[in-house]
Amino acid sequence: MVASQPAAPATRRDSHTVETLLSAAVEVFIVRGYDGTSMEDLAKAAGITKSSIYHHVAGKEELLRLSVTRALDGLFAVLGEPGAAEGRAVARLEYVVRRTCQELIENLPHVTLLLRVRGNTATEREALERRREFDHRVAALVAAAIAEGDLRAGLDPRLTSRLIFGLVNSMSEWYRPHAADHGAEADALADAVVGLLFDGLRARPEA
Amino acid sequence: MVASQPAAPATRRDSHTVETLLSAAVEVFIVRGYDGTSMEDLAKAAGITKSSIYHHVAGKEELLRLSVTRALDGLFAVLGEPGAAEGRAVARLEYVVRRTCQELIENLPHVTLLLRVRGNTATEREALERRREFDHRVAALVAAAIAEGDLRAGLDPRLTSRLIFGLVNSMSEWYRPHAADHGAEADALADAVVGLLFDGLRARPEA
DNA sequence: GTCTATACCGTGATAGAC
DNA sequence: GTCTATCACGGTATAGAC
Repeated sequence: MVASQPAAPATRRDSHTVETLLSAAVEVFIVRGYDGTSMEDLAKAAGITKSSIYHHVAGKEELLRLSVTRALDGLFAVLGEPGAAEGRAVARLEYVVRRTCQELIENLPHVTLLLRVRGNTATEREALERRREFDHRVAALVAAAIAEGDLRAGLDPRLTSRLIFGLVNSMSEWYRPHAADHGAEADALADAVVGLLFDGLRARPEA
Repeated sequence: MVASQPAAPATRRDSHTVETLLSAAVEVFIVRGYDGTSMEDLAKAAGITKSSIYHHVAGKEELLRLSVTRALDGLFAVLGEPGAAEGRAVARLEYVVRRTCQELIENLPHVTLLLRVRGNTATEREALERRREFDHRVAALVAAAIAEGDLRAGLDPRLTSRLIFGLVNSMSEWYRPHAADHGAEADALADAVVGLLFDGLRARPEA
């Protein structure tokens, strides 16, 4: 801890520039596809030359890795929140679904990219592995909620968690943020998703 | 109609070979991604050389076009079936959802490819346009079913049709055919999807 | 209908000046 | 930290023999 370094912390590359580069890259990846994006495309989007990119990151795949890691960290953080850990399983499941919707919207570019990953590189395979882990955690929640008698007895937990997140994740394919407060928008969408999943489309005679 | 041609009908290129090439290509597209697939990859998968492929099709994009057209034709055929055209709107909607699930499974490779298309070429944009048209037809069905009092009054038809097909289409991301009769498997999955969408996850006190 | 050979271009990545 | 210049490679596509 003795004074020895010049001025800037040299341990990490300039995080500001990496951040700028990353958000530009993610936008391009989403529009042109990861494979369809060239370093030239990324350079244009970031306003620097191809070569300069290599000063900040190791290459194209590192940008992908940074993005999907961010998305996954956000999703797993939801599982760690109190609402996902306490109470009846059905309430925890509803909480996770709602918060996942909000997280998808809040973090749309990174999550969109994550959901398009198919497993052709080491980075992509690790991302798929973490997605599977998330899915298993939710399947366990579904199983618990069935055991507690709050969800229909006939449901298959694994299939159900897949369908739940199939629906939730599909929002990334068409949702585009509208106004200043996309917090309120996110809440409304999450309500619609939770309502559809838990109560279904059909009008009920009672109620 | 006077005898003049040698032996083979020269008006269409050999459809058998095109068919073989197409199904090989679609498998590769799904694994490696369309952009990530080279003509070399396609040649290896089809067991011929790169150059020979150009004897059968104009290039990579024509193979994509053939595939997504097939998928879309299958989906639109469902809308033309009697079950989608007669009776209460809620029954027609349920019919379309069920048959679409079956169609997705029956025609899995082509539908999978269709669902991954993002609109970067003319072919892809035309496919997206036809998907939107399909979605609008279903949204109209949802609206009619609400008007007839069979679906919950609070639903937004456009959002609802998007969520319905988000769930249905997500099956292409994990479903892999198992046994000989994937007809029965398809029916069981379609039942699960229809049950979840129309009646929801929650156990009901009555019934 | 398939092949070999090749044209031509864009790719990811590096070297080294400033 | 950014640039210009360049590399080796793999991409789509074509020419022309068999």
